[in-house]
Amino acid sequence: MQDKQLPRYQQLKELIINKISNGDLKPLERVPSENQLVKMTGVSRMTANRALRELNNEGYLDRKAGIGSFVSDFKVNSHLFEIKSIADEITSRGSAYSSEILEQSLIQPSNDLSRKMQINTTSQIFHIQMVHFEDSVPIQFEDRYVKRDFAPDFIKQDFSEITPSAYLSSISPLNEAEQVVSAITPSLSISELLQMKKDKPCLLITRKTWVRKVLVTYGKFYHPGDRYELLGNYGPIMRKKLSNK
Amino acid sequence: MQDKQLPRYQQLKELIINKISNGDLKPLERVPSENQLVKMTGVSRMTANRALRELNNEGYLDRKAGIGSFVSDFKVNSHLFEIKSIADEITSRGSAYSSEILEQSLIQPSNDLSRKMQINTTSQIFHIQMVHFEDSVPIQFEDRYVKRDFAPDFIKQDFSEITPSAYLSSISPLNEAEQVVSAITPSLSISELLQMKKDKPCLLITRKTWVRKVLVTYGKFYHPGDRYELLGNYGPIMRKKLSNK
DNA sequence: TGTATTAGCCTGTATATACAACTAATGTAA
DNA sequence: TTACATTAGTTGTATATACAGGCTAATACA
Repeated sequence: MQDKQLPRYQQLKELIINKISNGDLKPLERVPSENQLVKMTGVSRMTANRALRELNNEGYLDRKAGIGSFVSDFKVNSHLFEIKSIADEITSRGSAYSSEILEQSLIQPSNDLSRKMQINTTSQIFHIQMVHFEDSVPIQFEDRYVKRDFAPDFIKQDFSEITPSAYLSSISPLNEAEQVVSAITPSLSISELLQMKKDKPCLLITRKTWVRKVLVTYGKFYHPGDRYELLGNYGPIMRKKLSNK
Repeated sequence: MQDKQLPRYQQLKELIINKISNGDLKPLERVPSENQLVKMTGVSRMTANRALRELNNEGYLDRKAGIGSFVSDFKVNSHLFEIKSIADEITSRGSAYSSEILEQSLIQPSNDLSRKMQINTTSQIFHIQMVHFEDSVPIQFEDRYVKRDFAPDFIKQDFSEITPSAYLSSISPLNEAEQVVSAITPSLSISELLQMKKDKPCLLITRKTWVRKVLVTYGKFYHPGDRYELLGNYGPIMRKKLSNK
């Protein structure tokens, strides 16, 4: 396909990413050291260093001098900083989190949905609908679609224990996302689910998430306007270091 | 403060980032080449290479073999969250932009406002209210306060020619911002200004902007929910090709 | 004049080498 | 046993060197 061969550090990176993707390397598991890679593949140490260093910067690995390199625990590290689990958000405010699952099924996408998810209509899609509560007050209605290919075990999960966001992050770091935020008047059913008064506005977040340039999930998240605000900090220097305990 | 000195490639990175932040280096402007950095600072070329390469990966620079390294054009990217002028946004959609100024004055801040803007009540503040139109349809009501110290000539500007955002950006690059997005039911007066039907929701963006760690402007931006959406992209910086022309 | 070549600069990659700092395990002496 | 030192393996940084490939402008040539 591509007549130009990739640089060696890039080949090394993909080798390791593939092993993570297909499960050969699991979270927290050890990755070959720089010197081991030198012996295994014949590259120089600096080339192996560049591969592992960049994988570290991209969130795939955690490295520690004197210890080694390990596959990141994506559950904790979801390096997509802005989008954290609604459950974490609630508990970090000191409130009690709970949820109610309305639907969890495997479907064939409609024409419209298959177009939105950039697939053909023969592919299968998981669909989940649930409400998230903060101190027993509904704070978000989640209406999400997930590609079956990306998360084959999605249907088996107990999403009262782990939110869909957190589960998906545990499979692979979600490294790209698009959000559209709008203010709408909710439908009657959604208004009731969120226990909102009539004609009160809703903050709607429509989000698509990609892993390695492939769209994996598409969801709509409805929040009562008077109970939820979206906070964002912007600026060049948002690069934060995750403390490695 | 920190007795541990940073590695040299990191010092180089911060040197360049600082020059970008304070305006010494402007978007699309040329950055010293690797060999120039070698001569200037005495580091080896590989160290200079690492600094520039990482700044490229982080989106600060655009590099091209055979050409050079250039400061990224943040203008294009920053429409992510509309730090840029609403006028540009409208015209870039091919629509006609116009505006109507409702107020433009110099005031003494109230207690509440002085607290929000982190100043004392003796400081003076500019206040502007205006409506922005897309093809003669109101798309944003802007209610903004600006520190007099930062933009002493703010009151003299003709904001039908240049938007407040664009004017402030022209004084100094705004390098940090905080946004709170919410869905509200607008007051009657705002609803009328935006020519909205009764009980229709409003997307409210409350934004604070800092220049070099000092807050300079605080504003509320009201959008009709059915005429405006806020788009955001997260994750790896989408790299634009430099036109090879 | 017009065209082709060349020289020079740029980034991109790759290697070999060196030293520093950190950590865990082991050995050694009190 | 305890405390300390040693050692080996790891990552982190820094340098010197080399060659490839992209691009531009000066130069040589027809």
